[in-house]
Amino acid sequence: MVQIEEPVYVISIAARLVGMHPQSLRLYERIGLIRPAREGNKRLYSVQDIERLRRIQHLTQDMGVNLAGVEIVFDLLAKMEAMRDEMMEHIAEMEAEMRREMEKGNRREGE
Amino acid sequence: MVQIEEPVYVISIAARLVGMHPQSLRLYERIGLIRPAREGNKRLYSVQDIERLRRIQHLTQDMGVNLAGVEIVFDLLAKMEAMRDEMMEHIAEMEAEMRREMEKGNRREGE
DNA sequence: TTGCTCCTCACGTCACGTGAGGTGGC
DNA sequence: TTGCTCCTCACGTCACGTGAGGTGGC
Repeated sequence: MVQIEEPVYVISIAARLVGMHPQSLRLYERIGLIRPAREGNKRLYSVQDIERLRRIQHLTQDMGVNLAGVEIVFDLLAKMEAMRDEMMEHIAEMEAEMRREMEKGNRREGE
Repeated sequence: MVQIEEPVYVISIAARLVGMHPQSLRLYERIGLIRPAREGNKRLYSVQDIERLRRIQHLTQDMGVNLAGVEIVFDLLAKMEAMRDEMMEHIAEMEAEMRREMEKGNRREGE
């Protein structure tokens, strides 16, 4: 079996990738905005972590949102996604039921 | 016809109702967070405006969100509501179609 | 006149970014 | 040793709340 390893980045590389100060990354972790993996005591940032950092950066630097706001915005976006998934599931169920109903009709027509 | 008038409040009353400084209310208007009606040059706050002020207050004072964050959060909440409405409408349509399909089946059964 | 409204300006505080300084393990 | 990591502390800047000061119309 071939293992494809996702890349991980230590703090200096992660910070350079997103154009942030390493101390900012530590600050974001301290207040719970991001939770990089650890190898011993060293932080390891995944590709998803980098993506999350970029979204933090967009909200703070481009939109002027503070860190408390970023947290709330992330929560709301997660809720929206959950809502969308739930709705989609509901719709898929209804469509399945509809198909069964129509097939029932078709069978009767064939009798 | 009886006209029921919604109450409106001048800035000092509105500020006292929500426990804010009148200058804060003017600041929120300046950056576009709230848009009270005007009578001449005077601001008139509706019940909905008061409610919006309370939501601003909750986000800023209790949650620590800054004003840029409040704006984004309001946008997201509006989007969520729109999404919910759209989905509900979609589901209602599907349910109507389902009822038609089932009635068709029932009519055939009766033949 | 009193008490409100409007406005602008200025100051204090706090959040947050970031640099310094000192530590420890590849 | 060099260059990274970790941490804490401190400082500068900016957002925002709020007070002062001066205006105008019921």
